[in-house]
Amino acid sequence: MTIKKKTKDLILDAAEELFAIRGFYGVSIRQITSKAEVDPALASYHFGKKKDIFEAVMLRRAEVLNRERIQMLDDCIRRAKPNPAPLNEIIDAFTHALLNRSLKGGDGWRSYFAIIAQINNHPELGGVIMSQYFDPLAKKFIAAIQANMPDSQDEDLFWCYHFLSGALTLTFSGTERISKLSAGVCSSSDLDAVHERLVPFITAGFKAFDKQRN
Amino acid sequence: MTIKKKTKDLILDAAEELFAIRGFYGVSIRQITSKAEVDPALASYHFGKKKDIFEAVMLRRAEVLNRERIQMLDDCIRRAKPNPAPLNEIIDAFTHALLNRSLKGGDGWRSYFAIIAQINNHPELGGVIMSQYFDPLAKKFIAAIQANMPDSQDEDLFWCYHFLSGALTLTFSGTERISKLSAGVCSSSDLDAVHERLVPFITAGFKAFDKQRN
DNA sequence: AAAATATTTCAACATTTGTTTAATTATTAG
DNA sequence: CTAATAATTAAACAAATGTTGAAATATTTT
Repeated sequence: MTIKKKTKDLILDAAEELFAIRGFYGVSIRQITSKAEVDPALASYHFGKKKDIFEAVMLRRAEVLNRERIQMLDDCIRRAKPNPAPLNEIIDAFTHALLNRSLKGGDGWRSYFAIIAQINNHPELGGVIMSQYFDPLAKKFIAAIQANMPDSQDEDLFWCYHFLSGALTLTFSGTERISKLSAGVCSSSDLDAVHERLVPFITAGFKAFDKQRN
Repeated sequence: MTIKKKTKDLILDAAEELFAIRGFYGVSIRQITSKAEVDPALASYHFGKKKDIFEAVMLRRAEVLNRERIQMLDDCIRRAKPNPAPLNEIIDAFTHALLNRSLKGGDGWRSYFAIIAQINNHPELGGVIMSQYFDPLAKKFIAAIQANMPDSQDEDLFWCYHFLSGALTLTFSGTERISKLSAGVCSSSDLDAVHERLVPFITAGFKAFDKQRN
C-alpha cells in the first residue's frame, strides 16, 4: 500500500512531464493541474506564478544531481593525489551522474533532462537555476582539467568545456530525429552506449589542446 | 533608396527574431504582426496557420545553407581524390558555412540559428524541416568520414556525429550563461575563436575511434 | 479604359490564458 | 472538544489567443 502523494508533488510531476514535451510557454496551468487531477487554483496557491512552478521543477532534482556530481569530482581528485586526476576520470565524473540518471532514473528524470536541454539553449528561462547549480560545478570541473593540463590556455579549455556541454545536452534531449538517423545502426535508447563513447571522444578533444603532450 | 520590403518578408523577419527569443509557443501572431507593422490578418492570409509561419521561417534560410554545405563537402572530397578527404577538412566543410553565417550573416542569421538550436532539441516542432534538409547532409557527412576511417564501426561514428551536432548547436544558441561563465577569459561573441577550436576538438574526438591509426 | 485578381483593413468570434477572490472543507495545535 | 491554520473548491476576472468574414483598397491583366 503506497502512501498518497502530496498535491505539491503531483503538480510538479505533471508539470515536469508537460514542460519536457512542449516547453514553458507551450503548457498551460490548466493542462498541468488537469494532468495532476487537481484544482487549477492550487497551482497558484502552492507555488505562486507560473514561472515559480517551473523553477520548482528544476530545483527539485538539481540539488541531488549537483551533490552527486561534486562528490564524484572530489573523489576522483582525492584518489589521484598528489598527482592531478586523469583526464578521462574527470570527464567521467562530470558526466556519469547525468547519464546514469537519464538511463536508470525513470520517466521523471528523463523529462527533467529534456527540460535541461531546452533551457540550456534558452537564456530567458533557466538563467537562474543553471548559473546557481551548474556553473559552480563547471568551474570546479575546468579547474580540475587545468591541473591536469597546466600548460594549456584558459581560453582553449573554456571552449572545450563548451563543446562537452553541447554534446551532453543534445544527448539528453532524446530527439526522435536521432533514432531516425541511426535507423539500423544502433538503438539510441541504449544510453550505456553513449557513456562508452562520450568519455573517449571528449577526452581526445581536450588532449588536442594539451601543449605539454603535443 | 531602398525598395520597400514585401509583406511576406516583413512577417518572416519579425517572426524569426521573436521565435529566436521566446520559442514557438512563446510568441503570438499579434506580436509578430505588430513588430512587422502589419495587420494581424495578413499572417493567416499569406501563410495559413501559425505552424506554417514557423516552417516558412525555417525553409527560407535552410535552402541556401544546405546548398553551401553540400558544395563544400563535395569540393573537399573531389580535391582529395582518389584519396579519402582529410578528417579535419570534412569537419570544416560541415561546420564552416554555419559558423560563417552565424558570425558574419547579420542579425537575421543569428536569430535563425538560435531557432535551430531550439528545435534541434525539440522533436515536435522541427521534425519535418530538420529531417528534410539536415539529415541528408548528415548522412553524406558520415559517409565521407567512413571513407577516411574505413575500419571504424558505424555505431561509433554515429555517436561522434551526434556529439559534433550537440557542440555546434550549443555554440549557436548564444546563451548569456556562456559569456558569464567565461567572464574575463574570452569574448564569446568572437565566433572566429570557435572555429579555430571546434575543428581540432572534433577531429581529435573522431580519431579516437580510428582503429587503423590506434 | 474596364475587368479581374491580389492585397489590406477592421471587426468580430469563440477559446484559452494566468490569476484572484471568497466560501468551504481538512488538518493541526492548544 | 475548540480554536486556529492549512488546503481545497468553484466561480469569476480581464486580457490575450488563433483564426475568419466581408468590405475596401491596390495592383495587374485584358
